[in-house]
Amino acid sequence: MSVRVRYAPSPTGLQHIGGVRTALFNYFFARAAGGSFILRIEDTDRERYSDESLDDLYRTLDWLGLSWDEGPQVGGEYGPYVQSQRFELYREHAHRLVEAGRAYPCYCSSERLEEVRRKQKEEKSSIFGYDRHCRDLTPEQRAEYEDQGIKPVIRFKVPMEGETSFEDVLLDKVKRKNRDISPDPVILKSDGFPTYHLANVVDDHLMKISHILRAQEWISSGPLHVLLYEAFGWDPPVYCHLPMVMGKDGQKLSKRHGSTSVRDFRLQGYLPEAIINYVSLLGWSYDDSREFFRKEELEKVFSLEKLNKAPAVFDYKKLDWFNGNYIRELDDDVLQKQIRPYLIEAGFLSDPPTPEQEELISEIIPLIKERLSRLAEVPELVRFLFQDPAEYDAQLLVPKKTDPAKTMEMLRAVRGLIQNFSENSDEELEDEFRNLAEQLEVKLGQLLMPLRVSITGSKVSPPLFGAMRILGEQEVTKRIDRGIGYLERLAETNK
RNA sequence: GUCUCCUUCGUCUAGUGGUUAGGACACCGGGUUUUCAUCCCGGCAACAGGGGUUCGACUCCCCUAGGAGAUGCCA
Repeated sequence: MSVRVRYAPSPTGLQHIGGVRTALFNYFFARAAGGSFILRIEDTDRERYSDESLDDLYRTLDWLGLSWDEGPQVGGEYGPYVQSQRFELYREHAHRLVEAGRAYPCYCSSERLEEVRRKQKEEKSSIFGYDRHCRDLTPEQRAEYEDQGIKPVIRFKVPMEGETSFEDVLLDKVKRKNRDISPDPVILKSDGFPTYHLANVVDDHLMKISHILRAQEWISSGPLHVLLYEAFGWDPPVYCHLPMVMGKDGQKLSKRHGSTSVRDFRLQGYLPEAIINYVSLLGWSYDDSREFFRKEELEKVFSLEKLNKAPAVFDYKKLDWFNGNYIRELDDDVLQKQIRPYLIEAGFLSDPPTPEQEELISEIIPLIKERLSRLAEVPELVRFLFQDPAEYDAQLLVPKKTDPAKTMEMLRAVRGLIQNFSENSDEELEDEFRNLAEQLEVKLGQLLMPLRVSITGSKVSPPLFGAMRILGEQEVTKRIDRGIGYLERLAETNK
């Protein structure tokens, strides 16, 4: 049996990291098995549907480098792959079940349904859900409702006796008494669109899907789906319910935990390599040591056997760590291209950048490459190169274990040392500063700190000599002079 | 409430009856270094609890507890 799996998102919001994990696992499973990966758009909820969501879906898959063998845009033997274009199909299938006595029209208003639920809650009833009010309506009663012009929904008749089970690759057998299954769920809405339950069963069967890899939040509708397959006289596919992705508090991952949409991650400067690598390790592992995987490797090495059952907590810090690693592996010119938009957005570069500006970024790259965990951090790291940090706490200039007077002496000496510094290499500069430090009887770090603060306005910065070279002697001198000025004032007030 | 699933360091995990319970992130210490970062070295830290089964249980079974998910004309 050839492997055919699908990712079937509904375009009702931005692509979520949990959804992407499901997409990835389906994709890798298909590739590793030499099977087909199918994309299907489940746009049956016309209330929540949005074009923007659909665009985001395509953009996300494109960004991650996931391609599908069948689906929208590429077509395939079992299309169309957009459920709204299969409208008639679901209606036919729903009515087939009605004719077979396995489903029935229901005329209950949503108000009544709400009231039923409210009462159940109030009475702490052991039965929850639809009360099967319309299950056994007589033809006369139906005709009456029809005459009132009520558009019915179609509900599936869930057996009241017996039990239904399915085999899960991960969980083994999952059993459920039929009376515990959602009582007669809607399969066709009053607008004629199918609900998820009907649509996914019909489509998975018609599209010859062999395995269903989906999140564990779907476990409880598994038996219902099996019942639907039975009612149609079809064999269900193989199920595999993937562990869920949680937030730090153990609840389903959501916005309040931080970013959850792939778009957010992209905007913050996470690389697709890092997202793919990290997310693949949520609920799956290869062995006891290896943890770096590129997409191409996962396409070979992924297997259902290494899946974990327990839910995984999404760890933003570990993602950062992965991302930093992948950023450092980028070629300089690629990284340059990647950080460009962030610098433009910060207003540091024109759009598009001038050749001079491009030259400038290329000089910046080596200074910041190993200091990044997200690309969006770039502007803050290099702000001092584009904006003169005039305002900073003068106290920062004074290194530990010394005083303003001594610091002033150091900075003045440094000022004398930097004439034509650009002609010297970092090594030569360092030697000179080292000698000076020795003369002044301070450590190199102490000598450099006032210079660093004068130039960057901060005690933390990229390597100084490189930064100074970018700023040029004139600018550097100007900032040193201001530093000296600050120190003079500081020394005054300290007297 | 009911049903279903889950349970190894704070987090991601390795482990399939006999291990000093391994790795990674985070954290803490140390080293390299012009600060930071990178890099290197070291440390802290786990089998939810209770019963069985067994010569022997993290591994198998049962119970309890805890967590999560579902319970929609959303997927």
